[in-house]
Amino acid sequence: MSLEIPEVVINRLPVYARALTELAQRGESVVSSQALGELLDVTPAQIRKDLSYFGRFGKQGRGYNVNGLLSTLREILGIDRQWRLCLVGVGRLGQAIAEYGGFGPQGFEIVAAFDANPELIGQEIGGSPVHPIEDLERYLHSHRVDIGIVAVPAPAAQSVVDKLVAGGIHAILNYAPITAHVPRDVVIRHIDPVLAMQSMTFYIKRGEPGGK
Amino acid sequence: MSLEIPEVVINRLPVYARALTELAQRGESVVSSQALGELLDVTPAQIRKDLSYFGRFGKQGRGYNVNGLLSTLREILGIDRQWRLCLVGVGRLGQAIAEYGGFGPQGFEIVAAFDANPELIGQEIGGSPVHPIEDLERYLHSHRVDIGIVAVPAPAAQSVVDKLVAGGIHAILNYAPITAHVPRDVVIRHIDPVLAMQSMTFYIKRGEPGGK
DNA sequence: GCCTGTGAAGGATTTCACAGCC
DNA sequence: GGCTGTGAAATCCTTCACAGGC
Repeated sequence: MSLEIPEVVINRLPVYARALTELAQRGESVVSSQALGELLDVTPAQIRKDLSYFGRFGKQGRGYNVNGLLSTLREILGIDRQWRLCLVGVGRLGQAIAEYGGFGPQGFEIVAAFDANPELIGQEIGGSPVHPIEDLERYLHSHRVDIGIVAVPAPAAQSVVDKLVAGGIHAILNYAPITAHVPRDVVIRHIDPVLAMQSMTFYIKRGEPGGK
Repeated sequence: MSLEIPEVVINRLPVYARALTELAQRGESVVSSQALGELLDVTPAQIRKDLSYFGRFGKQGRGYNVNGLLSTLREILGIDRQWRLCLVGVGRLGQAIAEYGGFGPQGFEIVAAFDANPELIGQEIGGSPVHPIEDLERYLHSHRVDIGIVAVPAPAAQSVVDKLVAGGIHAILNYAPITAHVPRDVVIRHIDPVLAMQSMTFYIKRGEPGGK
């Protein structure tokens, strides 16, 4: 009944969880797929179908219990626990990531940072010490780290990804502007504002010469 | 023949363009869909099909001319020109965005910044002056701005989006952790590393209790 | 009466496979 | 022989529509 849940579905669950968190804070105790859908610009049927991959969480005639569904989703996603991250690359981008306050409250803690620049070694960045990149693989073998963040320049990125994989990491958040290759048992997500903008320009370009 | 190109296709084109830029720099002059596909972890058929929405750019038996295809894609996407951005929110995140060096070389220039904090008004951030948020809509009506970047805290984000839309903006890059609502003729893209991590944890969680 | 859960239908996207050309 | 462009097939994903429970 459950084997092979589409990845698109998994990607939507955190969005549902975020909205439920908001509703819970507002003190709402019940929400229908209709109401949640309006909040998120998603059809009610899609929400119900997505949830149905995991079980039956609603009550006919009422909707879903906000807190109940929220903790179920948190458990399904695994965001009900603490996750340990390491950050590779402590240049401008890496520093911004280390100092970004949004990870901690969601259970994502940066426990170590790495860089190739000798001048940065030993410094504290966002509360964690910067180690030389040469120590990365050894560190990963002797400490628990769940997710790697790649924030190095493009030319170095694939080799950093390879080191993370060699160190046993199975999840990578990549900020470098490359398509990195990973084995099939490693998940990778790319954060790239430039690509996002480059796809938007296609749509706004119309405005100019002829079209709509 | 061309009306209604799937959005997934549009989202892949910038990735192709990035790879072609890389190939061009390496001095490659021709590339097959096979070779490009290996570089990008995409099937050759998908690349050919995607490109076929726009025309016939390849040569049988040879492949695609790297520079030719690159400039075609740049033109299709509209990334062959300069785009003017405004940044709303100049807190830590906003400052990191303003100082991020990756936009300029790709033709995206931040021309103005806005914030609600009076202490920041008048300062220069990443080379552009910070204006009071109250001036946003007026500014948009009197200056050309193509894309708005939202980097304010979640509770303020929807109202900023509304102001951008009211000011005539048709493309928004949103860094705030909310699902923002926009009219159908406005494109919006979300950058949210937390959501990206929260979908990865689903897959690595398996490792722990029982399954693979 | 309202709303879920879900088969079945419909639509969208990807992949196949091959004719045609270099 | 190698590779594109593309209909057709296959797969994947979304939406419909309704039985069933509250």
